Amino acid sequence: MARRSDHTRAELREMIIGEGHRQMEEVGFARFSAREVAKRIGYSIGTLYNVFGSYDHLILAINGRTLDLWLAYLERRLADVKGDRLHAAVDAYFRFALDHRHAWTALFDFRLAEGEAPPEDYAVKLTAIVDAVERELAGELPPEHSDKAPALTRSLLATVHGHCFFALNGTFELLGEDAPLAAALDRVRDALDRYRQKRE
Amino acid sequence: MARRSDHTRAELREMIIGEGHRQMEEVGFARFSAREVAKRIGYSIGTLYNVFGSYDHLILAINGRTLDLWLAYLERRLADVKGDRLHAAVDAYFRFALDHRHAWTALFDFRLAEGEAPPEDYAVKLTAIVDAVERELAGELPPEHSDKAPALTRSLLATVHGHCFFALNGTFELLGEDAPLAAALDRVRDALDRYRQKRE
DNA sequence: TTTATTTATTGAACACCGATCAATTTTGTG
DNA sequence: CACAAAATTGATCGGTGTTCAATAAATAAA
Repeated sequence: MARRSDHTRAELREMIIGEGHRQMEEVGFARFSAREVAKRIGYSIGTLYNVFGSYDHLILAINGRTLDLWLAYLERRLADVKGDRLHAAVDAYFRFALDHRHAWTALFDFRLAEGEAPPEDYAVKLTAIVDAVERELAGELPPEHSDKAPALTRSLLATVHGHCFFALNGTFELLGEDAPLAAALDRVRDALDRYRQKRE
Repeated sequence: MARRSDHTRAELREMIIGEGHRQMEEVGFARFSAREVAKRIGYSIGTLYNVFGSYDHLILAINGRTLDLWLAYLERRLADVKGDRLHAAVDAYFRFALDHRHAWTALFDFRLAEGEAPPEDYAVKLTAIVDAVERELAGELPPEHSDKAPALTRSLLATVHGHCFFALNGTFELLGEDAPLAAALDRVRDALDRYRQKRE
């Protein structure tokens, strides 16, 4: 039986999120089980509820961890890119999703109760990712159009997301699309052309 | 107790799908229950399994119904549009999703077991929607580029999907995007510009 | 140290879920 | 009517999220 001196509250939280995230990566959102997480870290199911309050908050914490990893991955990939930065950014989006498909998919499988807003820290993590992409995009935009960066970032994130989602869920395979990343990158370039000198 | 002469097998299937779809619209994928469907149509849970074989096949049948309704809606909306057909198409995509958010979301919440392909008739329904969009898009493409229509259709469906998904799941609200439809339409136009005479 | 109080942890109990399948009922047939 | 075939049932199983009185452990007070 776990004694409370074995772990501080913060350590326990970390254990649960860590094992929860591992579980999520392994079995995916549909087969995820809070009981199983409790069993694996040697605590009872009741303790998980004491720490997180509800199943939904546990999932949010695990998804938050995924966002942390995603941001770290994006920044790492963008830090040491030599050539085409836009390609690198889209490629990083796709590659993270492919390498962590269950955890990545869980970000969008989970939905809050109608009308409820995500916790503050979750929103912060998501905004951090969007900001990283916006910085990247701003570099591709002529100075006179830099005010378009925020809206364009949101729109292009949605664009890339759509392609990535269809690539992972089988829709593209069903429709015979075999180069989703290239297609997404084309759409990003098309959008940027709107604000750049025309193709010659 | 329901007697089999009361309904043919096909009628029973129809009852289950109809009530199942109604349930899906009301409570969404996460709270959907096959038992509840059985109860509401006055049959036992066992009968549902005899008819559909598994929970997954029931969901596929219900999602197939959603695809039917979606296609019908798209065609109806495109049939009597006077002005901007592109706007009408994107608007129809968004509006159906908004008007049937639970059923529409369920299309993407459900995932087949790893490596399994969707049933033939489900693939056919999906292809029918894609084809309808492709016909629309082909009309916007210069004849010399009509060979690009299939790939461009897949890519723009993903693009619009991404925007619609973020609009429904709260991501856009979180990021301060208040005109997702307009953004999606911009991206569609940007992509078409690649194959048209440049803006003046 | 011993006692009292606060905090952490437990796990049985509850109400559900998808899934199974032997038993039953209903239907069709000879 | 009797019999075979088909349809329907629902108790049963193993699992889920959730609750919360009871217990154990840690801390504070005496």
